[in-house]
Amino acid sequence: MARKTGSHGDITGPKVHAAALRLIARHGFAAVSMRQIAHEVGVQAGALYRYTPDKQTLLFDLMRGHMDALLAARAAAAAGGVAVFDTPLIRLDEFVRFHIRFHLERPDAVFVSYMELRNLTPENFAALEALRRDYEDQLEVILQSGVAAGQFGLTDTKITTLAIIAMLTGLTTWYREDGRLPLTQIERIYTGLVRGAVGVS
Amino acid sequence: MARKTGSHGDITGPKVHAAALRLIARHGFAAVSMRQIAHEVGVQAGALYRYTPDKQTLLFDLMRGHMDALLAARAAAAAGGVAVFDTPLIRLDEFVRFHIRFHLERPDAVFVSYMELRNLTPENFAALEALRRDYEDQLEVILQSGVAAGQFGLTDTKITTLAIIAMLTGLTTWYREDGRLPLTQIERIYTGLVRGAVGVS
DNA sequence: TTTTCAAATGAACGAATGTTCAGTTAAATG
DNA sequence: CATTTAACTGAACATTCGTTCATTTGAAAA
Repeated sequence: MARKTGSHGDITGPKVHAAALRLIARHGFAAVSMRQIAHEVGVQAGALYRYTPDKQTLLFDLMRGHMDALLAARAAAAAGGVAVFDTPLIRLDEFVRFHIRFHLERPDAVFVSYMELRNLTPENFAALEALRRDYEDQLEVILQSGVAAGQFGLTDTKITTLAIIAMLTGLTTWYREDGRLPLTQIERIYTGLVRGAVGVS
Repeated sequence: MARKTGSHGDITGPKVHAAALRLIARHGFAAVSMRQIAHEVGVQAGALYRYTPDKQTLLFDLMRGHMDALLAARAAAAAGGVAVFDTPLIRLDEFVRFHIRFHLERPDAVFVSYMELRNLTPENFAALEALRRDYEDQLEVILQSGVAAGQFGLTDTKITTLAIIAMLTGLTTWYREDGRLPLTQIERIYTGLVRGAVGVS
């Protein structure tokens, strides 16, 4: 049902999220005021409270929205393309490409999700941690299957999982669309780095 | 009870830096007030302005102090232990261990230096970027020498440098002193991961 | 046309912000 | 001893903060 009064469909709610995401990524949660967000949307500050009960909830909704999208996209990719009976190496390569693509398409959401965890209440923080763990576990399962099949040579699947994800996500801090290398080549380089790190034989 | 004026040496200045570092790492620069920092030091807010001209400069001094310490420690390590005529692999291993040790010893400074870059003025940001580049270049030189010697098999030294540093620094987000593995073993795992990533043969 | 009601305004609230500064304190100096 | 001086206080400043709410607006429903 329409949020506004019918014919134009609701547009302001998503606008608030988009504006908040961009501003918070740029300046940080505590440094951005509700008035700045409202101004970016083209509305007065009081109007924001029709779309969020308070600033803290707005931040949490942004971060949970990002994690939900990540897990949903991952589930879709796993269901559509690569399947469980593919080799660990194929699934590993696919995970790397997926992670890079997904994160580079949403630099603001990635930034906010990694930097503003400390501004969440303990309950909100715990909720996001659980989602993040879900995602990490998907990579660790791939590593474990590779080790079990004798195709990967690594010492510790947990640490290797965290190290790989940190390596991949770090890409978002320096990648520029008009940079030296095209994205496809960057993906090739990173799959190579990850293959080496897991000791593919 | 005199804080300074000579005989006892000034102690409040360093205290301000330590308190600011801890609080900013915990809550973020914009979320921490000068009054909170002052309270942590045991002083009134106005007294802080004997040690910093303003809040922005205080942040910059913290971050530059961290980078200065990083480059100084690196220079000391390079001069003392490993030398230029060691093999690329030895120098690579040493760099990994150095990076891990240095960063794990200063979790607050690392956190602040990575998260608060956006709160700096353009000039201050540029100054820190230059120092960061200096450090990264030291790793890239090692990778280049390894490639030149035919001992490393990697596609792009620049990207590999950034990927390795991101992987190593990510350790600071989850490492706990009382965790599952002792630091020496974590170092072994990470040197293994890095060796694989650079395609050591 | 009249009625209805969600969306948005704009002013107001107390609290908190960074920063300044005249005055107080007490140790170092002569 | 008296004097000097750096450290610090505590109050004050102009803004800005998140949030509330009575009021206005304008399109959908009747």
